[in-house]
Amino acid sequence: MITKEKPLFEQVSNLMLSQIEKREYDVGARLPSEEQYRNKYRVSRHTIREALRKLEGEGYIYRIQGKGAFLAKKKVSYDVSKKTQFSQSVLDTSLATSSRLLGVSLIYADEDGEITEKLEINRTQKVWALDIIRYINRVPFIYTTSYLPESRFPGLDGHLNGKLFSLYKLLGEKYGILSINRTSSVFEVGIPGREEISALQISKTIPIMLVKSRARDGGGNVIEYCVSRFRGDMASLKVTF
Amino acid sequence: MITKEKPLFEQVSNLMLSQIEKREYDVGARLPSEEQYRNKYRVSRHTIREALRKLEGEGYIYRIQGKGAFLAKKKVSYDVSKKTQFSQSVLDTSLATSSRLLGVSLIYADEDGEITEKLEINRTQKVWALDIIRYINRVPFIYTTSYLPESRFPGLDGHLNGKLFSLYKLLGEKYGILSINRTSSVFEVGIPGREEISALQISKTIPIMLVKSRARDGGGNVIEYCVSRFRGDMASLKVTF
DNA sequence: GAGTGGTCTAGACCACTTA
DNA sequence: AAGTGGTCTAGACCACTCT
Repeated sequence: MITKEKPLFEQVSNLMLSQIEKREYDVGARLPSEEQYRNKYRVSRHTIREALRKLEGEGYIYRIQGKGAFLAKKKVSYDVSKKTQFSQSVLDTSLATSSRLLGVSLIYADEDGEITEKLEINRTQKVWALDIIRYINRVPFIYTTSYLPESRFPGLDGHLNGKLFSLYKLLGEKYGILSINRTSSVFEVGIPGREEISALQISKTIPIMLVKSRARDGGGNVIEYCVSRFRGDMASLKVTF
Repeated sequence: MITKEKPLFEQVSNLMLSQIEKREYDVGARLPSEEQYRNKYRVSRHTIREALRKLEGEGYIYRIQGKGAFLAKKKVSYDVSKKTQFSQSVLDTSLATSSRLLGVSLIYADEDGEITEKLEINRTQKVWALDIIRYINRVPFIYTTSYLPESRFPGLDGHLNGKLFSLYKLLGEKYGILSINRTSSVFEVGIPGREEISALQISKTIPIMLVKSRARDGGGNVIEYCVSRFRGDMASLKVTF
C-alpha cells in the first residue's frame, strides 16, 4: 500500500479523500478520530494530522477541538457586486441569513493612514468603526469592519442595536442616503489572525478571503470603507461586470 | 520571555515578525535558518517550523527547499475586469510580464461535465485545453487553464508557439473574434494541489486564489472558460464595477 | 473521567541546493 | 560534503467537549 512516489501524508490524505468522495459520510457527519485513523493507516499521529490539515485547507473538512473532524458543506455562492444588502447577496435563498453587531467605536486616524486615505478625509477627523458578523444558517460567514466618517453620520451609535441589523437601510432612513454605489473592490487571500479566528470560529489553517471596498453616495463622496473577511472554505464570491 | 498566554509557536512567530517589521532584513534577503532560530529561541524545530509556516501563510516570507527562507515582496496589484490582456491587467507598469504556454491538448467532455456546461456545448464536442503560466519579473504568478470549443477554433494548436503568447490577440487575428467580454467571475480560495505547486513553484502552505470566468464574443456565444490560479501571497485582485 | 483535537519535544532520515 | 528545508516517528502534556 505504501509507495515511495509521494509523501506519506499525501497518500493518506488521498485515501481519506477517496472515502469522502465515495460519499461514505453524510455532510456534516463526524469523521473517524485521529487515533482511529492512526490505527487504520499505521502511521504516526503527526502524519495523520498533516493529511487532515491538507483536507481542511482544501475545504473538505473542518475540525473542532474536543469534538472531532466533520465533513464540510458546499460553498455558499455570494454576489459581490453593486447589491449592498447581505441577504440579497447570498444567492441561495434557502439559506437563513442573520447579522450581529459586535461593537461600535469612535476612533481617530489610524497609524498607517490607510483608513483616512480610503475615506478621503484628513487625520483630525473621527471615524466610526463597526464590527459586524454575518451568519449563514447560524454559522459565522463574514466578519466585516466598516469605517464611516463621523462628520457625515453624527450620533450613529445611538441608532444601532445589536440584534437585527442592516447598515445601508439605516443610513438611508436616518441620514437620507439615497443611493450607495460600490465602485471597486480588492480581493486578497490570507491566513486568519486571532481576531478572525475567534470571530469566525475557524481554525487557523482555513484561509480567509479579504474583500476591501469603498462605497460612495450619489454625489460621489466616500461614505464607507469596509474590510470583509470571508471564510475561505465556505465562500464562493461571484462578481458580475 | 516565554509566557503561557499564547501558544509557543505563535510567540516565536511574533518575535520573528517584529524583526521583519523593524526592517532588519532587506526584501528578498535570506532569513536565519531553522537551526539558527532553534538555537536563538531554544525551542524544538517543530515549533520553529510552525512559526515559519504561519509567516509563510500570511505572506511575509517564502521558503525554498535546500536554500532557505526569504523575505517576501509586496503584493502585485492586478485588475480583474473587462480588460483581457495580462500585461494590461498588472497595474504596476514597472513590472516585467511574460507568459509561457505549457501545453495544448484536445480533450473530450470532462467527467463531471463542468467544462461542457460552462462552454454551453454538449459532451460529444471536443475542447482545447491550454495551460499557461504568466510571470511577473520571471516569477510564476498565475497558472491558467483555458478551455475553448474546438468547433469554433479548428487548428488552434497550429497557431500556437511556446514563447511569446497573447491568446486573445491570436483569436482576433486568426479567427476574427472582434470583441471579447468577460461578464462574470467567481472567486475562491484554496490550497494548491501538486499541479499548482509545481507550476507556480510555491510551497503547499501558500493559499491560492482561484478565479473562474467565462468570456463571450460579440454575439453572446461563450468562447472561453478559464480557471486561473493566482499566488495568494503575491496577488491583490482589483475589481471595478 | 474519557475522548477529542492542539501544542511541544527529541531524534531521525530524505530531497534539494551550493560549494 | 555540508547546509537547508521537507517528511516522519514516538511520546508527552494541554485545552476543550461530552457524559
